[in-house]
Amino acid sequence: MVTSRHMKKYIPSQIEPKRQKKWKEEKLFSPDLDQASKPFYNLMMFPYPSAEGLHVGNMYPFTGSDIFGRFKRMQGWDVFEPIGLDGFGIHSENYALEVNQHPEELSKVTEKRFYEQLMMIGDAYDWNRTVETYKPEFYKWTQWIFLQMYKKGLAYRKKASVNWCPKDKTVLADEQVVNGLCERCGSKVEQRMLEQWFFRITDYAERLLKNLETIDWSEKVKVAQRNWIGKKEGINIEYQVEEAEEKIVCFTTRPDTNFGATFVVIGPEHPFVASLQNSKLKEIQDYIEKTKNKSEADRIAEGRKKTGVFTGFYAINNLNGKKLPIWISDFVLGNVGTGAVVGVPGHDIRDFQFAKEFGLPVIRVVVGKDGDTSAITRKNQVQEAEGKMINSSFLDGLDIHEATQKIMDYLEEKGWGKRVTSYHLRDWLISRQRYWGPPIPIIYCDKCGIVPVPEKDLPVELPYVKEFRPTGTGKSPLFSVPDFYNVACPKCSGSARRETDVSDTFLDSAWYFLRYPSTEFTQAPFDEKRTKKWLPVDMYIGGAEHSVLHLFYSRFITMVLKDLGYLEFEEPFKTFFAHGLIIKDGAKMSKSKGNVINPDKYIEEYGADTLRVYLMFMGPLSEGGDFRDAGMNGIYRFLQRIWGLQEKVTGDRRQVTVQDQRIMHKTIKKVTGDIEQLKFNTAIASLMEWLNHLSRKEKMSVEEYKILLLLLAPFAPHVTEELWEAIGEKYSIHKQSWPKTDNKYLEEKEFTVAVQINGKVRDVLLIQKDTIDDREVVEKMAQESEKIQKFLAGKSVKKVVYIPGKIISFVVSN
RNA sequence: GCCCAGGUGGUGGAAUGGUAGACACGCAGGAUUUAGGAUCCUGUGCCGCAAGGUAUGGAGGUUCGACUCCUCUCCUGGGCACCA
Repeated sequence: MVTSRHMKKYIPSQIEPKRQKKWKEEKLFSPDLDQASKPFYNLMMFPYPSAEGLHVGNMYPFTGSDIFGRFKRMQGWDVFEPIGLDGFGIHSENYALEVNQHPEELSKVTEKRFYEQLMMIGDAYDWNRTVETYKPEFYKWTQWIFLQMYKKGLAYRKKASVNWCPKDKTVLADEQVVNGLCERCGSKVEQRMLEQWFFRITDYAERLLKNLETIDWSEKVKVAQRNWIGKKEGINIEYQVEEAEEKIVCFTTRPDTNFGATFVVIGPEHPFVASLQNSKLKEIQDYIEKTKNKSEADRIAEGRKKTGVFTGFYAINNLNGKKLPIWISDFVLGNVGTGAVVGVPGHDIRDFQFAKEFGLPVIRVVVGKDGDTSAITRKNQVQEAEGKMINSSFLDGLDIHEATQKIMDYLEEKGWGKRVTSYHLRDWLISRQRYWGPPIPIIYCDKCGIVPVPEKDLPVELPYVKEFRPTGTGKSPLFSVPDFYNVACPKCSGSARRETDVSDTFLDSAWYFLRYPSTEFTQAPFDEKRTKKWLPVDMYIGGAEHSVLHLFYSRFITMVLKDLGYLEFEEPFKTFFAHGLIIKDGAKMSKSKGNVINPDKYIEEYGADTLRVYLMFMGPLSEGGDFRDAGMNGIYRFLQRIWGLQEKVTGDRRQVTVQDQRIMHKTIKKVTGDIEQLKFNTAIASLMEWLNHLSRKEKMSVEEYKILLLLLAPFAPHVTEELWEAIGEKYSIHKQSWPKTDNKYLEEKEFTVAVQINGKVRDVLLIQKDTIDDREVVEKMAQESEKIQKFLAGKSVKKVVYIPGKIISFVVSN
């Protein structure tokens, strides 16, 4: 009899390590990747192991992802839940610099530490197949991907003005520059002219944009990606320069306002500037000189006060023959559009400010909702987004959107303009002048030029270099390692030089999920069969901060691999769920802010189960929250009460009433639904409610206790396993089927119906199921209630609304 | 400036347009214990002895009924940005 066994005290430290060890030894969470019949790839973004270990902020999403995976497993899926470390790259290297250790040695320490901690929190990882991006068996294939990109013509070298972080001493991709600052260290990013490797991600702009409609991702992330791609439909309009050969081409999305154009502005980089020869030359040169000393960030940061200089030339507006003075101003950027803007001060704030600054005329060509047709003299009169055309010849009276199409047709017909689509997205700058990354597999030969390293020679191993510090010269530390860079040309065998830059960390993480199911294969980055079975990823959980970094790059690389015939899908993550952040004292946890919470001490004090449930009970996984340990005791108490419930368990089935059944099945339904939506907080709350109900009973059935344990198992895997065994059930609870709801128990026999008078609840009626649809009876019952009579006295009932089983509402007046 | 999320007790947070504040923390009172930062019970939005009133950032609106839908507005967090 289950009631007679000796009951120990609940001491997590005596349960958890023991259970973790057993799970790992038995490979309980390592599915047979070839035989699995219902594969489910449950993935969590792998961590940067750069800090001293996992903090509570990291642990939060890992736990959430694990709960989901455990739930799916119990629902009968063959869940594959792998883990690895994104340990190559600048973050790990910076940490190594900080603690003054070599990154390679450090990686061994952090690897051990991270995996130990991930074990301690009880996540159900497949420990047989971890991926570490800094191991040659992994980065061999990162280099292989680079080679595929090169072969496809998607990797190219170009000298360009690039983002340079003076502190990290390397170039950065546009995606890694946030408000003009380095994403990693916060230093002000400078512009440098350097020859660098790029990936032609812009070729995929349209597909990256369009596919967003087909994937189940949060709208927030999709919007961020859409904005980053920044597609714009517009037209390039040609303006002949008066008394000169040149034409100036201006890109605009608002050709409808072109009758209101009063000037043209070109950026200091514009080719027309170089050709200028006239009396204004000195003034122009002075201005150009001044802007040259400013970085792009400075030009933006310096505020909105417009500066500029008149060239002395005029452009002709073909539409009306008007002469538009050509100005030079640094608010026009060389790399945006055509580097030249047609100024319509009536309908663009920036143009208006420029016109005000230099006394240029303003013409109104759009009337907005306010109906104001007067001359535009104030900023708030500038009508940008909507309205109808005036003072615009054949466009008059049209809505601006209609007018835009009409004038585009007209301009194209006349040969004065050409429709174009522009994107904000720029090519992915992939090379880094750092040490700790995969060397770019390229060789430069004087005779043969750029020669890719033959695939059979991969990996190009990163040599152990004592002096791994970034140099700041624009060259990687590998540039001073002749043993590394002196090689024979693979083509002509003559002497040649290796590329000494390494690739961006984000290239590692752009494909790691393809590697997990295929870690034992040495002949290919990912096995065809395995990939077909397991990919794309079914559920991906991670931070929204990677919206335009990792998530974007992964989509790009996947598309390219599909085009090359290596994959059969082009979107890597079917579902992406962005978790919230656990913050501390209002700030994201980070070592530099000194607000990192280490989970170890809580695990020691309360156990991993308590910490897991506590974190999940804080709120929905999508929201995160401010970490306080105030309520931790309450969760510990909750688990302890579950432990103590063993005493009440009896084999006597008569202990279960219909009411008990109803509560149980309601709980199963609620918990199941909530986990599906990753609303773990309310799932836990309903388990607590059920526990409160069970605690009030003298005795409970084994059946009830079993289901309680099963529902709790994903959240508190250790204690439930222990209790499952204690009541004599078959090991392991984590391999059991998820409880099912029986609808016949969900039917209510009685309903509480609230009685409202003028919208205010005045009484509550208990109505039996068989009378619930009888409106007259319910109304009569309500009228008979003393409380209600009090409120109805002396008033007349105007209307009665009855919603069966919910509410009866009287509308009364005096 | 534009685009997203949000704003509910002392706290974390619950609520298919239908009894606002589930669940938990905290707090108060009680029981039990040699003792407890243990356990159990009761209470707990605010005002009020009560009846009742009042309450989901603010102002309107739709509705028998609004945390929920609509309009305006304020605040917080995030993304984009002299992008033409």
